[in-house]
Parts: sequence; structure tokens; C-alpha cells
Amino acid sequence: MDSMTGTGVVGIGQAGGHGSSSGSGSGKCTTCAYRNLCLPPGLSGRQLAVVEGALGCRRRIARNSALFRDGQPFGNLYAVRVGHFMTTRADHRGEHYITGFHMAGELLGMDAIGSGSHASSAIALEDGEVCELPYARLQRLLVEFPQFMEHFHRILSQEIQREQSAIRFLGILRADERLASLLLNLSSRYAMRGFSPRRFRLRMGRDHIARYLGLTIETVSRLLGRFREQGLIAIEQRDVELLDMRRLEGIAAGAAR
Amino acid sequence: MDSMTGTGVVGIGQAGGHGSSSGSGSGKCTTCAYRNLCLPPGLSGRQLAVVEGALGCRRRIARNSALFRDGQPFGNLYAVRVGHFMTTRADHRGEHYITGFHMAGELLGMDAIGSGSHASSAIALEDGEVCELPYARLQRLLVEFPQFMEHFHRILSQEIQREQSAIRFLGILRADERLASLLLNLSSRYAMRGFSPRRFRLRMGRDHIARYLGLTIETVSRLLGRFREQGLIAIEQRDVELLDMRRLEGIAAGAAR
DNA sequence: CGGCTTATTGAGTGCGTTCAACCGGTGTGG
DNA sequence: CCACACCGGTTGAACGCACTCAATAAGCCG
Repeated sequence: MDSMTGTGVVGIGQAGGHGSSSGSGSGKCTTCAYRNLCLPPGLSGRQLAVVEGALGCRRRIARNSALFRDGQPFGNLYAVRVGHFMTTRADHRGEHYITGFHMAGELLGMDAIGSGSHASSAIALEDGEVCELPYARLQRLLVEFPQFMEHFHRILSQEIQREQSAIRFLGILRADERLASLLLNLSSRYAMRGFSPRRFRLRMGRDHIARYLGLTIETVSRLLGRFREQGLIAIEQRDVELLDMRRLEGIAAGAAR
Repeated sequence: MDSMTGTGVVGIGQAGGHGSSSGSGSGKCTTCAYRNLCLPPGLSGRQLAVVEGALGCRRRIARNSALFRDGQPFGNLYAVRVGHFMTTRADHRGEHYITGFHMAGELLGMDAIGSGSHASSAIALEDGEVCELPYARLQRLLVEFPQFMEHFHRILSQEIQREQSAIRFLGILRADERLASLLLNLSSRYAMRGFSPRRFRLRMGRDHIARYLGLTIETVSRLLGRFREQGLIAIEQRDVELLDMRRLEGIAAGAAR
């Protein structure tokens, strides 16, 4: 059920309007609402200080601009602090497809460690802020703190699982099942962050949703309309409310066969 | 172009019949044809000895039996030494879909590190042999040999990239494009291992191919027939020969639009 | 040989696409 | 101020790819 985008990691953020005001005010991990995602639990104060010193450089990203681009050399991982991002990949024709939507507390750039250059681009869906994690320094930290290393392996592994779920998703699910899954997935991820799982705003346009789900804009639009007719959701522009989560889950699981 | 299954890692094995006789005869990493895949290059003799001591336990797996199963607690990673494997995942209904085909020199089980239990099953497509890598011991080794740690991160990262490619694959490619991609992918992976990229045997049945590509058996069968009619391949049972790689690449890239 | 699994081939259906028109909101220039 | 264009989204009609259902063929093994 936690298929699609979204690490399974529990990142309990404080509630609040999920616009561009979450995340910690200071640049410190200590006070960051999402530190459970980046750091292993139970670090000592001294360890935390060392980690902060090595990793804590913030960076602002404007809406529609790129955090990194396909082909750029890999140097940093990034933890999303504020805002939403999407990752896109180009295939051999010019086409871009979307590999995931990412919200605060998630890590970006992990797919580039292996090859040394980014195979995907990360685009900000709204003005946002990330925490830059220089990979070379990170490596040194991992050697120093084995529990941190283990934590990092878990994050990488969960990313693998996440991608595998997305495969099932596009491989065997029907259009309505895909869309229902996406809505429920976003819902559960907002819930993990302390936001309402029932009402939220879609940060991406219909075209992005379509390119993520492997569908066309028209199909997405028609399905949203049908879900509304059926009383499953209320939707106005990009603001959506899940009215009947049970039935949505049924659809995602293939109830209508 | 190296979409789909297959780490981008170059694993240069010696040529030879690719039945169940490759891999090293002894249980030593030193003499293993695929050690470039599991181990970083340039380990000293002493380091190699330590690694071998910690990791070198072999295990035989009979055709159609499981190396590990969905739900089992995670304890080991496995490097394929001999034979072919497939990994399958169950979704919420009973359905199993296939997440990848794996050949000698590839690592299995990485998706389980995060959660502590396997989310997928690994099934032998023929009698095979794996090298068992106890994860706890591996962790200790990584702390001891930072270059090994870095290598391990690269492998995990490449697995993420591999899965992302598979997404594009199922998300936006047509049936013939998917099948052509699979054939070419297998081809290039055999080439990396020193086998013929033109002639090889499909280790999996049509149903497995279909479940991997997100298609039906009938469609796979029809497409193979069409490829043969068009002079792209020769196929008899599971023995396939790629007669026109150029055109196959064109199809995989969406030439026929 | 018969029984079984695996693969091929055919006919008809349906889901999602393609092509196209339309709508509402927003910005821009005359 | 309105006219116009533009962008994002909705809706309609027709097509086509891949699925479903069904029958047949080909290997494999007892």
C-alpha cells in the first residue's frame, strides 16, 4: 500500500500549513522537524554537532528551476527542507518522464552515486529549500559513525523498494488504480508529516500527474472527474479532498477488477 | 539503452558456454570470474583474505526453488555465481509480478536492508549457486575498508538507477518496444560477461517474460512471431538469435513511433 | 501412447489514446 | 477598458493496441 513515491521511513513533523513555512528556522539539524529522516535516532550531542558541521549548508531553489540536472557531475545529496520537487528522466528520444514527487524530509540524488553523474533532474514544483550534503564529507562521517552508515544503507535500500513498487504500479495497474494509488500515497505521506491525510493541495499540474502515471492529461482529467461524480473525492483546481478513502483503497487494490 | 535489468557495472567474465559451469571452481573470491562486481578493484592480498574469510560461503539452489521469499527476515545478501534467477513481488491481490532477471555476478536482496525483511522473492530459473554474504559481517568489513564501503554504495545506487529505468520502460513504452529492449538488454549483459551478444538462450518462459514486461503471454508470443517474420530475430523454443540489432534498437527507441 | 505443460494463433472487446473543440482564468497591449 | 492570446484543464468522438476468451499445436515425460 505504500507503493509509489515515498520512503517508508517515519518522519514525524509537526503539524502546520504545509506551504513554504515548515522545516526548522535555523540551519541546525538539532531543531529540524525532519531530522529523523536524514539522521539515525539516538545520536549523542557531540555526534550531532560533528554531523551538523559537516552537512548543514542550506540552499534555496526557485519554482521551476533545477536543483540538479541530468548529466551534471554528482557531488552532493540533498535533503528537502521546504517545498515539493519532482525528479524527471529523459529517455533516448526527447521524452521526459517523471520518476517521483518528493516532499520535505526526503533525500534526492541517490541514483547518481554509482555513476558519478546525475541521470535524472530534480525540479522544484514551488519555491523551496534543501540541505546540501557533500557526498565526500558524508562518506567520512559514515566511517566515523557506523550507526550512521547503517542508517544510510537503509535509506538507499528503501529507495530501491520504492522504485520497485512504482514498477508494479506502471506495469500492471489500470489507469484508475494508478490514480487512486497516487492520491492515497500522497495522503499517507502528508499524514506522516503531521498534515491532514484527507485534504491537501496537488503541487503538480495534470500534465505532471499524467507523465508520472504513464497516462495522458486527458485520461487523468477524465478520471478525476469520474472520481468526483462517484463521490470519492472533491476537487477544485488543485485542492483535493478524499471523501471515501475506503473505496479509493478498494480501487487502488483492484476491487473493480 | 541499458534500461531494464542489469547493473551498469562492468563484470568481465571469461567466455564459455553459459550453462551452469561458469563461476570459479573453488569458493575463493580471488579466483572468481565475477569478483569485479562484488568487490572494489585494487584490494591488497591481505584485504582480500579478510574479505574471503567473512563472506565466502556458497549455497546451491535447485531450479524453481527460492533463494529467499517474500516476508522472510533479512540476514544475507547473495551474489549469483552460477545460473539465472528472477525476483518477484506480490501486490495486495494475489498477483505476482516479476521485478527482474538476474545472472551471474549480480547481487540480490538489497531491497531488504531497509525494512529488515524481504519484500520480494528470488527464484532460481535453473539449478544455480550463490555466494552468501552475511549482512552483519559485511557491515563490519565496510567500516574497516572505506573503499569497500564506497563500492557498496555504488552498487546500491546503481540498483536504484536500474529500477528507475524499468519504470520508464513500463510506463511509457509500447509492447514491441518493451520486448525489443529486453532482448537487447539481455544481449548486452551476456556480452559484458564474455558470451555472445547475438545468440543466447532465454532462461525464462513466455509467461515470465510477460509478467516482467507487464504484458500477456499471448502478446509476447505474437510479438516474437512478428519479429521473426520481419527478419529481426530467429527463435526456436527458447533459443534466440538477434539478426538485426540495429533495427531492434530502433524499435526499442521508438522508431516505429 | 496419453496426459501435461508450454507456446502459438484467431476472433472479438474494451481501455486508454489521439485528435479536436471548448472553457475559465490570467496577463498583456492597444 | 476591452480584445486578444495563452495556459491549464475539461469534454467529446473515433481509432488502435493490447487484453480476454477460446481453440489448436508442439514439446516433454511417464
